[in-house]
Amino acid sequence: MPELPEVETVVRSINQSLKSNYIKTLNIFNDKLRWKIDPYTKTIASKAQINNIYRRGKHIIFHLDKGFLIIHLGMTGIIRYSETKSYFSKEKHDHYEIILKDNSKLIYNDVRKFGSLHWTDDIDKHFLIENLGVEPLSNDFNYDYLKNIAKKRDVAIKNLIMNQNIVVGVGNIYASEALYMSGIRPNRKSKYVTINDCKKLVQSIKKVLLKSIKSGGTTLKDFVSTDGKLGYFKQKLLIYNKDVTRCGQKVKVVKIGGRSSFFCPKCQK
DNA sequence: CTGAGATCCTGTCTGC
DNA sequence: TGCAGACAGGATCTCA
Repeated sequence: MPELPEVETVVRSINQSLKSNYIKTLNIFNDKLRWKIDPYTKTIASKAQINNIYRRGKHIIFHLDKGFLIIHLGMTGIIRYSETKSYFSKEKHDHYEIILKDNSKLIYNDVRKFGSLHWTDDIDKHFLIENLGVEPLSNDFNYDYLKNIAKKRDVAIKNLIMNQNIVVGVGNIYASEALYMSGIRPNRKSKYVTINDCKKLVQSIKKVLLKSIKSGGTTLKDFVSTDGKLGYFKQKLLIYNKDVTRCGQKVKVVKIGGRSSFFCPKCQK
């Protein structure tokens, strides 16, 4: 479900309320997520203070006074947050909850259980974090960087920009959108993407991510913000899950790397 | 090392 | 209405 804008939306909303707060307890209802939750996570997280909550790629990171919690939402992870402990009743697929000292409460719900929860004292060395690529909204992500990697690889450009070890945060929706905005077919081999196209692509990725963040992310099916609000970037999607493009073309769908990829046969070469 | 395909899990939708 | 099969905002693992 969640790509960078959705994760950013979640982080911004919970950081406001949870920064400097103390965790009273972490209750794990079901530890069988993408990786089994280490029981030590509960021990160490309980009574910890939250310094800050930030995002790295698609990971939500709680910087505690002792180490870090790393939350990944997988495909269907949803965080609900309530100021009053009793506000939410337990629902199907709730897997853990964090109760704060002020009795506010954060619940993690995940139908498909592709998400994860980890604790580490060294965030930079954690296996989920250490090999991540550059942040797409930083200056490290530029056409030079992209071109240098693209020319050496023998993969579709869409797979390249979805590779989290190259650039983080871009998933199936925003990859399709950015390639459409750049006039590049998703299945073009990355080594045949020109410098000029790399420039356009980098700009498009930054643009689409920023615009989506402003709209609170994209809700197709599962994504809701922590307060239950839907993201409304869906209305602004140009190609993903569309039948017809702005120029009146019938949208083509192909599978690339097992994922549905949408493109305009006329505008994208 | 690279790249392709299977895999984890549950729910929903489509077509027969 | 039932049921099989395909598919879903991800990413790791296995194998060639």
